[in-house]
Amino acid sequence: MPIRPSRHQRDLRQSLSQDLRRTTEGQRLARAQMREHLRDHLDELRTRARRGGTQEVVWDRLARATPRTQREVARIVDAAIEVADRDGLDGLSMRRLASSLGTGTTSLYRYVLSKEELLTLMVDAVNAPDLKTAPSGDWRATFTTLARDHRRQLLAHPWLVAEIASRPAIGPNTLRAADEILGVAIGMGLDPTTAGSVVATLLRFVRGAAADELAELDATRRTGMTQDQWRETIAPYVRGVIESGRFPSFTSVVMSADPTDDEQFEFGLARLLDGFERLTATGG
Amino acid sequence: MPIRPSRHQRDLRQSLSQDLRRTTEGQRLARAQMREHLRDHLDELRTRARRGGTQEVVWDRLARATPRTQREVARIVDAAIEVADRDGLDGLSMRRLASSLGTGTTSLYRYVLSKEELLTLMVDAVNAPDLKTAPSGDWRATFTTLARDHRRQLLAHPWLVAEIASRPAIGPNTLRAADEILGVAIGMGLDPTTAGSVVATLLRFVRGAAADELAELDATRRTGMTQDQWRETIAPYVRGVIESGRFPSFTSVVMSADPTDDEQFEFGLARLLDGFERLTATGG
DNA sequence: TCGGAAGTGGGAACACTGTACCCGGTTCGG
DNA sequence: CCGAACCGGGTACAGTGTTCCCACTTCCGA
Repeated sequence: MPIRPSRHQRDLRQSLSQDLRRTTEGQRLARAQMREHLRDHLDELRTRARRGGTQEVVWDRLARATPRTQREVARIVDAAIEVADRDGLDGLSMRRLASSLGTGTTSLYRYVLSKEELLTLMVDAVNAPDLKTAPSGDWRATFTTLARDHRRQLLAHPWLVAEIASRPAIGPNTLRAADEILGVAIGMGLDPTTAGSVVATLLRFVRGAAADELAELDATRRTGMTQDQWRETIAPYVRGVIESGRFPSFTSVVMSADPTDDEQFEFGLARLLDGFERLTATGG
Repeated sequence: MPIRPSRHQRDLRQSLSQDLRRTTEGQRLARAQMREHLRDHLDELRTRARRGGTQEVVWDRLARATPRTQREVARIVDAAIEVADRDGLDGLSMRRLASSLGTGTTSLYRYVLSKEELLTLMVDAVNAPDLKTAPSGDWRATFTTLARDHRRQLLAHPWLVAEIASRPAIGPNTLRAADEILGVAIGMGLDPTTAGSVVATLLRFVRGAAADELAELDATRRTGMTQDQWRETIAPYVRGVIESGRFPSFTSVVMSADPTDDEQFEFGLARLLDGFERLTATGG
C-alpha cells in the first residue's frame, strides 16, 4: 500500500499541477501507437526492462488493452492463483500453469510480460480486504472485522504473505481497499498523516501475524510431511532444549496454557486498538 | 519463534516426564551409530526425507557433528549470507556460493542436506535480536530498543523477512533471543501465557513493518532499476490514480506531509506499547 | 611401516526451470 | 479476396537443485 509512499512524494506533488493537462493527450497518443501492434509493444517492453530503463506500469498497459486481452489475462491470473493455492509457490511453474489451462506454455507470454509480472497481478487480485460487510460508525468494530477479514484472506492463500512482502502494493484492487480503510481512519478524526500511519500499523500487524501462523504449515508442505510427522520430528529437539535448563522463560511459556492462533491474534489486535484509542482520547 | 508452539504442546508436556530418562542413553547410542559413517547418515536422511518420513532436526545433527564439520558449516552459512546480502535471494545459487568459497558445487552437499536446510541455518544465524545493550528495569525502554534492533537487523538482510515468514523459527540463536525477550515480558508482571502473546505481537509488528519498508527496495533490485528510475516508472500511474478522483482518502493522505520510514515505525511501536501499558495498569 | 578403512572433494548427468526466437495458422478490414 | 495484424505454440538455451559416482587424502591399528 502506498500509505507510505516515501520521500519522493514531495516532488510528485510539485510536478502534478504542471503535468495535469498534458496527460490525457499523451495517453491518447500512446493508445494509438499501441493499437498499431500490441505484440511488438510487449517485446519492446521486455527488451527495455532488460536494459534497465524506465518501464510502464502493468496496470496502465492492461487498462489500455483490448477487452479480450483483459479477459484472457484475468483467466490466466485466476488459474495461477488456483495452482498456487493447491501446490504452493514452488509448484507454480509456467509449464504447469499452461497445462492446467490447456494451452501452450509460451502462449502465456503474449499476455504477461514475465512470471514476475504474473505474481504482481496475482497479489493484487487477491489482496483486497473487503469493507462492505463491516459495521460503520464504530471505528473499533470496523477495524476489528477488517483485520479479521484480511487475516482470513492471507491464510486462504498461503503464498500471499511472502509475495506481498517483496513488492510495493499499488494495484487497483489494493488501492481501492486502502482508500476505504483510510476513510475509516480519517473518520476517527485523525489528520491524514496520522491516519496513514494508523492504517499502515494495523496492516503490518495483521500480515506479521499471518506470516507466523503460516510458518509451521509451510514447513510441513515444503518437506512433504504431515503436520503430525513434523511435530514428531521436532519433539525430541524441543525436549532437549527444555531439559537443558538454559531457557527458563521460554520453558515457562511453553509449559503454560497455550492460546490458539485465534486467541493470540485477537489479543494482539485488541492491544493495538487500545493504543489507537488513546489517540482519539487525548488528541483532536 | 515457538512463542506460539501450537496445540500439540499439551501432548508434548505429557510425554515429557516419561521420556526424560531415556533420552540421554538414546543420544549416546545415536552418536555412536553416527560416528561410524557420517556420510551415509546424511544420505540416509536425504532418502528418508524424500520418502516423507520423520527426520532429525538440523541442530541436533550439527550438535553431534565433529568440530571440523561445525566450522565448515558455519563457513558455508556465513558465505551464503554474504552472497544473499549482496545479490539477493535469487542470486544465491549453490554454484555461485561454491565458487565464492572456492570449492566445488557438490562439495557443499556433504555439509548441508539441501538448500532448504541451508536457508534455515542462515535465518537462525542472523535472526537474533541482541538484548545486551538494552536498558534494564524499564520494560518500555527495553522493548523499544529491542524492536529497533530487530528492525535494523531485518533491514540489513533484505532476504531475511521473506524467509522468516515461511519457516518456524526454533533455532538455538532464535531461542536464546526469544528467552531473553520473554524474560522482560514476565518481568512486567504478566503471566507466562500473556507474556508470550505480548512478545509475539511485538515481533509481528516489527517484521510487518520491515517487510513494508523493504518492498519498494526489493522491487527495484528485482527489475534492476535504480530507485529513481523506478519512481519515474510509477509516477504517471500514481498521477492517473489521483486524477481519477475515485480515491479521495488515499489522495488526501498522499498529499499530506509524508512521514519517513523511521517516523512511521516509531509511531506504530509507540501505539503498540501504549496498548501493552494498559495490561499492567488494570491487570495484575 | 604399511594397508585398509573412513572421510573429503568434485565432475558428469538428470530433470526441471524461465523465457527468447521464430514460424504457421486465424481473423478481419479495405 | 488479399494483406496485415493478431494469436498460439514448438524448439532451444542457459541456468537451477540435486544424485551418482569416482579419485583422493588422512588416519589408525597391526
